[in-house]
Amino acid sequence: MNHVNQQLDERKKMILKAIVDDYIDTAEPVGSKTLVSRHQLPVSSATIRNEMADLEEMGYLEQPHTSAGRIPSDLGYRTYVDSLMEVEALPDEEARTIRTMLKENMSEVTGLIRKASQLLSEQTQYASLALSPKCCKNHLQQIKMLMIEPGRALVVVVLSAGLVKDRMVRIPDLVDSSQLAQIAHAIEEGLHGMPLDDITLVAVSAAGKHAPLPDSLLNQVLYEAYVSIKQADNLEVYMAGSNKLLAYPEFADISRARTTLDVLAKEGMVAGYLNEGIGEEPANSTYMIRIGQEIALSGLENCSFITTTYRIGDTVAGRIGVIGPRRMAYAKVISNINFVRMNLNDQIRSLVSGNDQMEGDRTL
Amino acid sequence: MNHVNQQLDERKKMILKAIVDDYIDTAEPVGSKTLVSRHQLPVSSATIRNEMADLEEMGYLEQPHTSAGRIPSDLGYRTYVDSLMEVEALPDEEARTIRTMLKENMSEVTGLIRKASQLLSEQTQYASLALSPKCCKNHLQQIKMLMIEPGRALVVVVLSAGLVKDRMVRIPDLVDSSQLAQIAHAIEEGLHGMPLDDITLVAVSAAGKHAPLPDSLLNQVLYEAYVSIKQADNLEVYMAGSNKLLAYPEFADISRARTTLDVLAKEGMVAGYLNEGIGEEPANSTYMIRIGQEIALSGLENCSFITTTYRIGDTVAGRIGVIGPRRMAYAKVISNINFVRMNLNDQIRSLVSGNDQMEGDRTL
DNA sequence: CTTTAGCACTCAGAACCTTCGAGTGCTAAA
DNA sequence: TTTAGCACTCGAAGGTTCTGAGTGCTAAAG
Repeated sequence: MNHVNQQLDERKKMILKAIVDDYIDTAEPVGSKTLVSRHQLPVSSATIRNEMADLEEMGYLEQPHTSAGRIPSDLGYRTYVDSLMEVEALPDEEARTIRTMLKENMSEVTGLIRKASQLLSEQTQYASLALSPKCCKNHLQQIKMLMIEPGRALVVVVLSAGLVKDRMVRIPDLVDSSQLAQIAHAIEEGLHGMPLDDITLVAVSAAGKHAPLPDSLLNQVLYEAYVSIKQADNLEVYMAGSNKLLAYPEFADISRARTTLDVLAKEGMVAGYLNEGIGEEPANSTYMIRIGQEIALSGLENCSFITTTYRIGDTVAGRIGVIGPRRMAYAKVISNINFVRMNLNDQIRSLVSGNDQMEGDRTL
Repeated sequence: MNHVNQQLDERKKMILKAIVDDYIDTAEPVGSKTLVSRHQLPVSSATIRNEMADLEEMGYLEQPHTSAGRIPSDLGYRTYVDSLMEVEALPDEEARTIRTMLKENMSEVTGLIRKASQLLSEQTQYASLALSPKCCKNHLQQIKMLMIEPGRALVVVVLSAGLVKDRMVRIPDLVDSSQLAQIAHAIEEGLHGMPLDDITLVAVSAAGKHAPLPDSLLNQVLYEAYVSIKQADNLEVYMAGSNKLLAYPEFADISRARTTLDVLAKEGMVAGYLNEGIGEEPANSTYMIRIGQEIALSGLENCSFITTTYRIGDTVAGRIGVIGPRRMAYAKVISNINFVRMNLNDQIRSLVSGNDQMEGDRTL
């Protein structure tokens, strides 16, 4: 316990790696004998036993009960992930699937992200999730209001990163379509380039004040415009494949499965949690990995997250990643996430600011 | 077995009802003694036993094993649902919740439906689902194309029922915003009022042909317009609360739970299944109830659906309903669904064609 | 000092048995 | 036709035993 921070010598590392690899594979506590035979280690099982006892004392391993093999602790996984595992390049097969699937769905950023998330879940067979793009430094770029029929209008808000959100609103029946356009234009004039966080109802009102309408009507329209602008920046979550988790033996116990799925169903909580970390660990690495207890969400103690960020333009816009059991195939997931991330960023780039890729295979 | 279609006398009906009620409540096979004591039946357990044996022979009950109580068969549930159960009005408390929750979210039809579905799941504690509005007799009412930035446009399609869908598309960089508006206008002129199913790429091209643009550019825009129109009619599914099913003892066995959730996760399948029945049973009743084997989707054998339709204008537009274990609290669910349906229809009506409800509590 | 063979010990899980009791069907009396 | 009574059934719960993969420790070998 008190030796926790001791360095691991090479052999201990090797053994720890073998244990984690094995456990990830089999989901069964691994014992000294099986370990030796399965990994052709150049020492006897007795030696392994001694080393295992050391590793346990140092906090890297745990024993479900006295006469069972060892399983990795959070610290064990952490060490494995930080310095032991071997991340290989994604097999061509899978790379191709991802690339083609992401190319198909080209029209819109959120659709792309949703698709990427689904892909991730299918490729890894864990649950996946993604946060909708939200750059806190988003500026308002355009706002249009389109009359659909008397009394209803569509408000289209375009943000600096090229994100487009829209929303149906009710407006007074008396407002006609050119008035509506004028109001939208006035707001756009007044607020263009303003950071979303700074936009208040007062600001919107001020910008739209001079439109040729009685105040009572005008105010309703302005209010709806304001709400639409604010909602354009809402955080959304896309989750996929959480049912896949039921396939893993760690969730064979229904009540455990249930608590996990129940937490995941509260998308807001997960979103909030992931969103907190969005600024963190900039240089370290592209991934954020949270293992077991490291996840500060009660109910996910025996899960792990691996997430990464995607970019729109040159700012981090959101997160996308995978949730699985603690005993996750970390290396495999990372190579998947990595590849998806790259492709996603490429696609977003070519979508948002891009003038490439207009080849004519859209013939019908 | 061969007496299946025999009539049930009053007493048998009473007993069957008691059994189903009890089983819905307790999830345990019900025996003659418990039944008598719990429901104060005016006969002895021996009589009940005889009747139960009859009911079993007639196919209304099943026996998990010889020395256990009886549970309802699909036919038993069916009879219960068709003529035995007592549907009570929704408790005020719940009615109020539903009413207020549905009022909150007023801006848009699909949002409303999604909300209604979530509500249904929360109120009943089963899974819920809804199909997006899709009237096969939808006509095209408007199409607008809004330039977002060079090379990107938002296509807004308005259908006859007041449904609005939009989609980001890529367009050639050279097209400018007034050209775009002209094209949209031309398409709208040409296709206004045309049933969606009849709209082909050729028709769109013909309508937009005379816009002042080189053909190669024009064709791309027209193609995107066409796709947008077609996608406006896509069937979508909103599902909520499927994790709630894990709470019921019928899903205590993980592998059963998994197959069920896996089927539900394939939203397309469920959607397709529900969509088939959308024209059926018009006069019978407002609900469609499918029990166990009646559901022609393998994997949902021990589930039941209860769905109803909602309307936009005066045509049936989609379905909304609940999925739970076969042993579902049918009466309770029905009163919930019924109430949600009414409120949903009201809200939709006031949203789509309405000029009411513009009270000023949007002050802030 | 490190490694390893050997050995006694541990303990969860499977397999088997017993008990218990809620349930049945049948028979005979009311 | 109903009901009391009774013998019978059989799953679930609880207890026992057995098994074997796993351990830690000791002492010999390198």
